[in-house]
Amino acid sequence: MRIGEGVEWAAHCCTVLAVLPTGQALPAARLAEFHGVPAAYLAKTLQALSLAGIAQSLSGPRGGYRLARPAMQISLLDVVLAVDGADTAFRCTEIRRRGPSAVAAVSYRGPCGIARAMWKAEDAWRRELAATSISDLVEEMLASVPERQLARGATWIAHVEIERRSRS
Amino acid sequence: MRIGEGVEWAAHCCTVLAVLPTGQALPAARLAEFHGVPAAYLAKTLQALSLAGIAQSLSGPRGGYRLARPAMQISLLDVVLAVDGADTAFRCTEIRRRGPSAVAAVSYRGPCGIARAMWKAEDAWRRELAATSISDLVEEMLASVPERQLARGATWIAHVEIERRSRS
DNA sequence: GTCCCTATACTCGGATAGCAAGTGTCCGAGTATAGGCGG
DNA sequence: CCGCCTATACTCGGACACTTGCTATCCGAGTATAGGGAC
Repeated sequence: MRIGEGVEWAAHCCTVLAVLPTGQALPAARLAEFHGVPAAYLAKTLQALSLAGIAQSLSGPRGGYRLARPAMQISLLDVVLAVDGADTAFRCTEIRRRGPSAVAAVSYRGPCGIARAMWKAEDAWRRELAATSISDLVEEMLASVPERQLARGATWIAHVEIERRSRS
Repeated sequence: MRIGEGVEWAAHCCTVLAVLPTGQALPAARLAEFHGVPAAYLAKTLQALSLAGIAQSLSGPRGGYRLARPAMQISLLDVVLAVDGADTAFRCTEIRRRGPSAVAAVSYRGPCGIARAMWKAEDAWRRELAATSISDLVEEMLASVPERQLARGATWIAHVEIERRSRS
């Protein structure tokens, strides 16, 4: 089992978007540059956030991405489901219905015990993710990230905005 | 995110092995036939169970697989980790250390908040799986599976053993 | 009749192809902006 | 001086290759068994 890199990228992007000055948007290319990841592929991930209604995309100059709602109302689960897909990790293929002991399909009521146990565990996983919001992550980041890095990040973001304005 | 089919197969195989008469072993080919899955590939999965010490493999005629310890002492988590690997689903690539705001590596203490949140959720998932044993699954199966199917399965397994004995 | 030896056939185990999904990239459609023009 | 129009350049969005890991398969090594032969 493996969670794609896109989830990690999306989560980090959300924390960055959460600390942007109100109304400001950040283009996908800048987000990619900020995190040191391929811009072309990150675009795909951000697109998923946009489709899920987590982020908002603005076209044209001064456009980019910004959060669609307050960071406190965006859970980590929302991000994971948006990027990684909402399907369950475990997929029951109903192998109990195959082989020599199989009986008429109508006899099987509800999912088998193994599937239920696996899905129950996934529910616990989702509950835990749902309990963490982007604002929680931001708070944690502000408290634990080296001060020097916070300053660098803030400076860089401000610089991006300054360049965008000066170009006009 | 996706859990391989091998996990489902392995779990079902464990429940079958758990209800075998004491001392009896079932070859991989028969387990595959019983579940209607490719024998050659199931062998790979059973090998993983063997390596993890969950199942015991016996070579030669009358050989096959059997559980290495009582079903009550085998958790669903044991099976999942054995087949799917023990790595965490989420892998932190430390993208916070990349890009323009990165600082000296020594400044980063412990994993970032996002990784911690993801791993915390995985812990909840594992705890849930660890709370379910193979014997629980067997019990559930005996209670919920159509009686006709239980009878068919038992007959089939008995028939396999009879054929093996008669061949000598 | 009992013990030992050998040949057998059945088992697992690891090395080897095929395929699907995730990863990475590109170019075209759409839009807010900025400057120029007319009133 | 103000408002409108047009050209521009920047943005996102979806369509297109590539690589990794899962799926599927095969053949060889090892072993308990069963039968035959010797004692």
